[in-house]
Amino acid sequence: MFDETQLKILNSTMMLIMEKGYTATTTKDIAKKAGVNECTIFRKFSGKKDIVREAMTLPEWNPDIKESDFDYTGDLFRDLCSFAEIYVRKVTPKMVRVSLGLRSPDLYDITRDGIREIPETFKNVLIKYFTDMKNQGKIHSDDIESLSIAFLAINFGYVFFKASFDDDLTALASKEYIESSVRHFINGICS
Amino acid sequence: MFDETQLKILNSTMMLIMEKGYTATTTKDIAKKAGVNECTIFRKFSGKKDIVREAMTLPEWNPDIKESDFDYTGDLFRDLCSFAEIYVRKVTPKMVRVSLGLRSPDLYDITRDGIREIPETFKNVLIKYFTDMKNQGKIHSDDIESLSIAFLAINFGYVFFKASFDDDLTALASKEYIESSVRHFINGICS
DNA sequence: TTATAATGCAAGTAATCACTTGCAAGGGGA
DNA sequence: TCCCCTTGCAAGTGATTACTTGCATTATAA
Repeated sequence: MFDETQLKILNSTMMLIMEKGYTATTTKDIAKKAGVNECTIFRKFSGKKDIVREAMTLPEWNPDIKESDFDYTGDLFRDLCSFAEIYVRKVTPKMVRVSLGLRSPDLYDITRDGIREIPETFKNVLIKYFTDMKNQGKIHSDDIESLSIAFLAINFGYVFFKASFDDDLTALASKEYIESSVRHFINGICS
Repeated sequence: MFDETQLKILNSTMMLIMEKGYTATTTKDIAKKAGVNECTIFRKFSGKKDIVREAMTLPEWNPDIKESDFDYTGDLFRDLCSFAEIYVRKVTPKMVRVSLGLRSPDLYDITRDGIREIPETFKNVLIKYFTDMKNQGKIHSDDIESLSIAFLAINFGYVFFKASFDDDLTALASKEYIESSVRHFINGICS
């Protein structure tokens, strides 16, 4: 699919976008980081936007979450921990930083759908799961939508905070956070 | 403090940053939006970065959250709903979009502290509150830190999703979301 | 050995960037 | 009337942008 030179350009581009955003990333920066001449970039790709378009097809720059990645047993604690672990394993602080760096007006028509797809997929998984659990009588809630968004937010927020502030806002490790937040999510804070 | 011309420049700058980010916002854009000549910008401010520095002191571009804004009664549901309402009233999608637009490498030394201050303050409020409630025996949790980060994430995530995807990810109104998420947060999903 | 493809290198493009300068127009206060 | 202050306007600065071109160099494969 891509030769070695192309891969160096693709990865360098995304690393720079992760660090300083698409607009602030210049083709000269990319060439330097990739260790190639600047004109090589334009021999390999049709333009700066094209590099991003191609890079987003690579698994290392695309969380590529599918509903089928999430299966469950019916044990609430076990399932939600598993969901959260899969989520934070795919949606890493690196991925969040990249997706923030891709928020450029002249790029958004390319990236918007791919960015929204990730929370959307996870939300759909949660909606189906909570609906199933409710039908089984394992949870009692009249608002599956709020429940799903809240659980999504619990996990996304954690990753976002790590991506933005490293350990400055919280030093909690993901394993501890997931177990604790899932336990509270299931049992509430009173019991 | 600022004359009318300066305010037009400040507000136009932040609106553009909200829409397309700091790097992609040019002084020509700012001048056009503010309805002033481009050179007037540099007569009023010492540079592009200076506009942002000054704008961040304006209340309409700074959530300006203080711990003293949050007081409580001891009623868990009432207090947490109140906290969340204050949070989403101050941290609007507009504010989130601005703070994302300010993530530019050559600007981050100016903006970083101000951006982190907001979740930090809210977290500190929650830490103190949950600690107090635990001492009063109203909640039973061995992990106040996780609890606070999770509640912060529940509210931040909701606003972030609205800022990023409008109503496409969820059409839930903030009032409904807050009441539902707080109720689940307190009681868990089983009861 | 020879042909071919990939790449480096140097120099270039026109456009745009943040920012500056000199001068004229206008309005408000004395 | 006179003066000062603000602003617009037009033209400009040098730097940087994405992107191009022509030619030399290298490695590989026939």
